[in-house]
Amino acid sequence: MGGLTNGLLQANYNATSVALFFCGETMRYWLMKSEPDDVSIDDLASFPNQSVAWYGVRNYQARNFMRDQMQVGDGVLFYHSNCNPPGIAGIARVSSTAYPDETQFKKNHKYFDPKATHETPRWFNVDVQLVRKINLISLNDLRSHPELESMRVLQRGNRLSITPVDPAEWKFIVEELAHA
DNA sequence: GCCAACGTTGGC
DNA sequence: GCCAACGTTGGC
Repeated sequence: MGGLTNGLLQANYNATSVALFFCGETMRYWLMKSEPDDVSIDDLASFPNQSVAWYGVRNYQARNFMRDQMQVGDGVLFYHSNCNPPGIAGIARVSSTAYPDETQFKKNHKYFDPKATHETPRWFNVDVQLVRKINLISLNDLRSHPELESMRVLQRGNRLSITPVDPAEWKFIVEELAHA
């Protein structure tokens, strides 16, 4: 069946890949930490559109990932941090490009930044939308897989709240470890 | 609540 | 632009 069809599909796929490559729109993957006391996976599931503005990032590296690299549709590993047990609690997606984080302008808000103005905002966020909740993949689980040993979140001293995830790591986690 | 690791601030 | 002091993160 279908050497020709397969060939055409292959050609089509390659053309698409090339087009995406030259548009710089290759899909990326991210791990994003949230403290469940602040926003948990169940909170996310309860929000309108099951989506949330990822406000409160006050680290330049993490900000730059959102502002400069994230595209709608990017894959997100929703990670519960500063809790017991920590780990990946769900699969999500980037559902907006970056826009100014409103909390930076709100006096008395925890995340108010006196140096930020509407003309020159300092902090940005994207929207993140739930794809599906999964059984928690604990930090200990993640550490037990050699395939994941180079993940940023597993490195000693890691504190960055948003880190890129390798496509191979994403594939392994989503296909082998993530169960509904 | 401890504390190692790391990022930011600000005086010089 | 150095770097000590300070603040924050986040697993444990």
